Amino acid sequence: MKSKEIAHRFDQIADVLEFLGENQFKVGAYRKVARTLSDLTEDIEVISREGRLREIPGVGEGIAQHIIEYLDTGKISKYEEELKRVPPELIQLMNIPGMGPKTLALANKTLKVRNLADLKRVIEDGSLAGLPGLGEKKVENIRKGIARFEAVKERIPLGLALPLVETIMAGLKKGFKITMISPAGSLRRMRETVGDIDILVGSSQGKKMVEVFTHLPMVKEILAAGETKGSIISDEGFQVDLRVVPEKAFGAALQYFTGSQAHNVKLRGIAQKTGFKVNEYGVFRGEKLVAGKTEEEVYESLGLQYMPPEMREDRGEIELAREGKIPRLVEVSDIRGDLHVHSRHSDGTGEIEDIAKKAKEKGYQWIAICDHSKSAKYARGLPESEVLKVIEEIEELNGKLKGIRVLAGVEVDILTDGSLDFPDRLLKKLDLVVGAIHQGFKKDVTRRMIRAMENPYLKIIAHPTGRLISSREGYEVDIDAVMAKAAETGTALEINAHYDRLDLDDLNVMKAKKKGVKLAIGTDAHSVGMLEYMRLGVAVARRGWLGPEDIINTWSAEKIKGWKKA
DNA sequence: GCCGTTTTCGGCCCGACTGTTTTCAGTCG
Ligand SMILES: Nc1nc2c(ncn2[C@H]2C[C@H](O)[C@@H](COP(=O)(O)OP(=O)(O)OP(=O)(O)O)O2)c(=O)[nH]1
Ligand SMILES: [Mg+2]
Ligand SMILES: [Mg+2]
Ligand SMILES: [Zn+2]
Repeated sequence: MKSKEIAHRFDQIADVLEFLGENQFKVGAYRKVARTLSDLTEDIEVISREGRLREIPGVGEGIAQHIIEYLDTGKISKYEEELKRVPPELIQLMNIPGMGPKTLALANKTLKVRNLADLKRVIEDGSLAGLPGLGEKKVENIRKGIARFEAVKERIPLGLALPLVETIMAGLKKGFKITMISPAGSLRRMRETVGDIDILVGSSQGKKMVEVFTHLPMVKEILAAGETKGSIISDEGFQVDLRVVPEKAFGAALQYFTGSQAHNVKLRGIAQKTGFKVNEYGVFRGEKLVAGKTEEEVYESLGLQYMPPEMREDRGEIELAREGKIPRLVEVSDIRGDLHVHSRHSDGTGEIEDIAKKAKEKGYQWIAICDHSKSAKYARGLPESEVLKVIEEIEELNGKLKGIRVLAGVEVDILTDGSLDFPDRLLKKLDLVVGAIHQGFKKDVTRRMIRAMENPYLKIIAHPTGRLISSREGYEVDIDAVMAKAAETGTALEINAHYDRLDLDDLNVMKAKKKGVKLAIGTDAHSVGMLEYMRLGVAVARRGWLGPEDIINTWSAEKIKGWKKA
């Protein structure tokens, strides 16, 4: 994870250079390489050792040297002086909406603004408004920006943003007749969290559309309201951006507004080199419009294969599209069952029968009930005798229910010594054994997981990193070693689909696939309604470029019961 | 600072909104 550290360092350098008025493209070069490094699925130290740093896009002579130096000493000497001279309290003021590098540099130079308190002072005493290029309104805008900056709003988990966007789109449709509308941005790309909610509308009535938008009941603050776009802050504190373009440009605009930014920049760069211009209104050759109605058209006009939004992160997808090698990604309709569901027998709320009926309704062929094991006291884990009763209940249900097969499983605790919470003689009676760490997050996690995977009955490791998006870093675990053992033993690693877990995440999924590890999506549902999180798990899989063959949820019930047997 | 199916030098995505501007800079998406 050294690459994340280096990425952070380069981002800091970019900020400082920008503040100091350095060349924009140099600043951009540092930002670009920072993003690439944080998306890396290979160990940067290995890449460096093997002399392959320059193969990373955006890494040239200078940056390669910086990386080598950082890996060696933890410093980048060339910028030590600048980083000291421009302290973080000053740089962080650029995160205030409306406050960019130019304004900050000016305030710093002429008014000696060095931190937030200084900035507030020059706002109050009127001196900021007196600066060239500034005025009452701009300063008022910055004042509001500070309020939002201090509210430190977190990014919204995707699972919560998806229902929100539906509500907002319904509100827009109620206020105005709309035929073309779509979520866009990181939400459409199904990133695990979203910074704001982006919505695109195709309409010739941009101004009116924006009007309707900025007058929705949820609007707390209007950030901008123009002819083609509007931006608001909702009563719950999140930002919503609306973009409106003519219907005939909907495809080009959807491509633009879906991003990612890095994907767009790369796409437009390629277009430019081949004599085209791409913007949100279309693909142009000179003055001539050559594409724009659909996204497919946009990509194809540039000689690129269409790709799903989940892939558009500039992680090599454009190169694949050029070669026509975009893979067929797994889809919700490929999923035959859910591999991790709790019932009321442990800490869930649903009856197994109701869960099974819902699973059938969702078009599944089977569903695995995996309640907690005896040591998981906080989660009402079951003693052995109770597990036997659940197995019987499931047998009976399977005799009764048509069109759905319930698998008797367990989510067995991996104990602090790496042994499992149930003996093999019980595990062998079950259709599916999922192992998970619920205690001792810093205690020898890697070795415990490895020992657990050596048990032939254990088929899946649940939430392998243990991170919680809202609140927790995760286990102290060498995930590469876990993946290696998973590949060796044929154990699957879970994509836990709960919106606050999504664990493994997209990059780890990508890495796991490269190492030959199978993935297993489990919703970890604790109620019937939570079975719907499957959509999020599939999204993570798609963002990890997985096909149906990489996911064991596409297997038959018989195969799920039978693999990795002793 | 990086990079090369037009270049080893001269480019680097492209546009909307706002405010202070008299023609555009700054910020953001
Ligand atoms: N061409 C181009 N498109 C951009 C740029 N910045 C943003 N976009 C497009 C792509 C983004 O996905 C889309 C929405 O912008 P956002 O700032 O909301 O980013 P995004 O939704 O991707 O991530 P987020 O989760 O909101 O931080 O607008 C840019 O600098 N150039
Ligand atoms: Mg966004
Ligand atoms: Mg946005
Ligand atoms: Zn669970």
